[in-house]
Amino acid sequence: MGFSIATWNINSVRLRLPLVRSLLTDHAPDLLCLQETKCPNDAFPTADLKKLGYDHIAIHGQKGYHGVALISRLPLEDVQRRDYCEKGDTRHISAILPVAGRKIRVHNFYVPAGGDEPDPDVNPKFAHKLDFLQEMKALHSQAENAAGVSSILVGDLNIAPLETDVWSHKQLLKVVSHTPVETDGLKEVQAKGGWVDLMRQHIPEDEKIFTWWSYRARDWDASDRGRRLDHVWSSPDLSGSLSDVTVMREARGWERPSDHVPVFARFDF
DNA sequence: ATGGTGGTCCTACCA
Repeated sequence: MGFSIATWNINSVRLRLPLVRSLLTDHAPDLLCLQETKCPNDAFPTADLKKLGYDHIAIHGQKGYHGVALISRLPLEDVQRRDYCEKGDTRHISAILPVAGRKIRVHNFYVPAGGDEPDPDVNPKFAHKLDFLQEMKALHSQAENAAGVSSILVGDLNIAPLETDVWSHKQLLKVVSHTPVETDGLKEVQAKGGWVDLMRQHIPEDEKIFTWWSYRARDWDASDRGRRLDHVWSSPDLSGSLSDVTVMREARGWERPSDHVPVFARFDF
């Protein structure tokens, strides 16, 4: 029995509904986790996605900004939407999926980008990002193990933690997403929660991985100044069943693309 | 060194 999951910052689900459709049709993950849907709940294209066989949809959206969604072929149980930092932002949703006789809670996150200035004293957006990370440290991958529930955490975490997660470690050390306070913070979230970085379990640390390329580059592909901002983590009990991780780089070259590409992970039980 | 592009939704804000 297998299970496949995809995570994708879509940067407007309504504008890019055709891309979401073709991803689901051509690659058919069991679960697609979207971030930055930028869509109020009453305007989410639920009916369109159900037509493709994704009967179980849980959304947490707001007008204009943020927004996360779970689009699933498998039932979604005990859906939770947590208000990190109590700002009313729609940045988290989770649910339990019955997978091959197991139970897996999937958390889908959109971590604040943090603005331009990496100083929490002068930039409230950066302070918010650090506060958000602090709150994430309380999330344990084995929190529901006693109830027989494993965990997966995916999403746009807006941090590239390793030197090989950016095109130039030295040039990005003072750039938000790769500053030491952020990369250390994310590693601490990972360590305290007992999370396994599945992308790095599958792809060696000396190999560069990017999931995001700025819209502002003249030629994103040629300059290749990317960052790994999107992540797939799991509780330790699932990591041995990981069979594949794929970063869909070609999606950045699609017409009217998101600046992030989908990341797929597959488990075989 | 600076500004480059793209999204939402009406004008500026966010990434």
